[in-house]
Amino acid sequence: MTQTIRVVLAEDQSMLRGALAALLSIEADVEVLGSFPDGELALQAVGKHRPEVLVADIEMPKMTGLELTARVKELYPDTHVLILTTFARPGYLRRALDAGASGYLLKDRPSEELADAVRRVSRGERVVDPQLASQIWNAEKDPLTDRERLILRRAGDGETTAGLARSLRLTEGTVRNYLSEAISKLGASSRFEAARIARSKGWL
Amino acid sequence: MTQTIRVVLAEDQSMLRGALAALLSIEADVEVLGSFPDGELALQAVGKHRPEVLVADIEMPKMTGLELTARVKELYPDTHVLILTTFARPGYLRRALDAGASGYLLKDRPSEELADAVRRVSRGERVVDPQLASQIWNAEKDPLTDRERLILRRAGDGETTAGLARSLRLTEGTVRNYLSEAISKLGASSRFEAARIARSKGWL
DNA sequence: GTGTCAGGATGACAGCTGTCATGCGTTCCT
DNA sequence: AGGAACGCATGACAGCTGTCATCCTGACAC
Repeated sequence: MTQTIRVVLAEDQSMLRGALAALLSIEADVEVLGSFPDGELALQAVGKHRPEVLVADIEMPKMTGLELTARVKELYPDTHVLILTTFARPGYLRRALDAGASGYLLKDRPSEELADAVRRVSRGERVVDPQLASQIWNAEKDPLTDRERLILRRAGDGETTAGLARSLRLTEGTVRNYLSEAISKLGASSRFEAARIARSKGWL
Repeated sequence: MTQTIRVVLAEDQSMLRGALAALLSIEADVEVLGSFPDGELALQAVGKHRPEVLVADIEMPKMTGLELTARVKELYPDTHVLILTTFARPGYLRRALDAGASGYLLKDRPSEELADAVRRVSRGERVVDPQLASQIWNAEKDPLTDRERLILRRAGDGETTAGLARSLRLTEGTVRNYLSEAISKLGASSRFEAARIARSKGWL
């Protein structure tokens, strides 16, 4: 029998946090030491308990899972980090791995995979969704120029053509032209759709 | 000792679905008969098992939790429905209660409350977050007509004016007019902003 | 120095968007 | 029955949106 795997959880949604703790506690070889709603509290807990594994969400208040991962690997490199997130964005995966995460698991994967992923990262293995892992290499890269990106972001937030032209000292035609370029590069059919697409790929 | 409470779960995010099932299964007086990723499958399961309680998310593919609630109360009125959602929107709560839901629990409530809420709705009690319950009374109510709501929802999803006109057998002018009405009622300045506002209040 | 290329900037133009005045049918008071 | 209120439907119109052809500039290769 191998040693018990001690786990700390960081997840901001309370119901999911409790449910994940219950899910992991069922496993005989896993012990949940504590679960926390933000990165700062989780970091303290990791410092105190030095668990084998930290399971962390990305989008959390105070300190994101990505920052948390970096701090944990810096201060307590023996703790393996498993990122558990909704977002299948290659940009997040790349940043998670760069920060030193051992695993990256999506919330729409079956719950049976969680305990297995925890066991594998605890042994020092790397656990990444194969589909996502392949995406990271042939990920499309942002086709937008700086000007296009800036204008698309602000237009997507609801700023008007006239307002943008005024604040950037351009004519309205020019602003519309950048948007037109962005729309065409992204295969969208309106500025709003273009903004949605760009955001979903992490380009804005 | 009271009888076992039999539960069916409807939740589209796989990890949460499995974790909730684990959480409820820990309770000695609760039995999870099955858990399903969309409303249609959950409806079939309710028909087959006639559980005491259905725990349902709102935003799911194929059939939303609100539609599911209405269908369940129509076909199998003995099953009590507990809505479990991220969204503290009075509009959702009102529609859930109108559809016959017995409870409305937020995903950012502690996981300990879930089993308790399940027990209470199984006894026929009504379980609603007190803060949210008070909001429902002084909440603005949806100013949109059925036609306006339908068209705004689909326009917000990116359907074009021409496409909407075709599929609804209206002229483009008429479609634009409904959108114009909706925009004005919601204080927006474009169809997209109007859709965003309406969605945030749970009116779409 | 010359050619090439990408990004920035512009205005004309066709087509789409939101607004408004208007008409029609239903429902509900009085 | 009359009429007020409401929702549904329409088309004309002004203004905004996205597209396109075009020009200018600076960076880079040869």
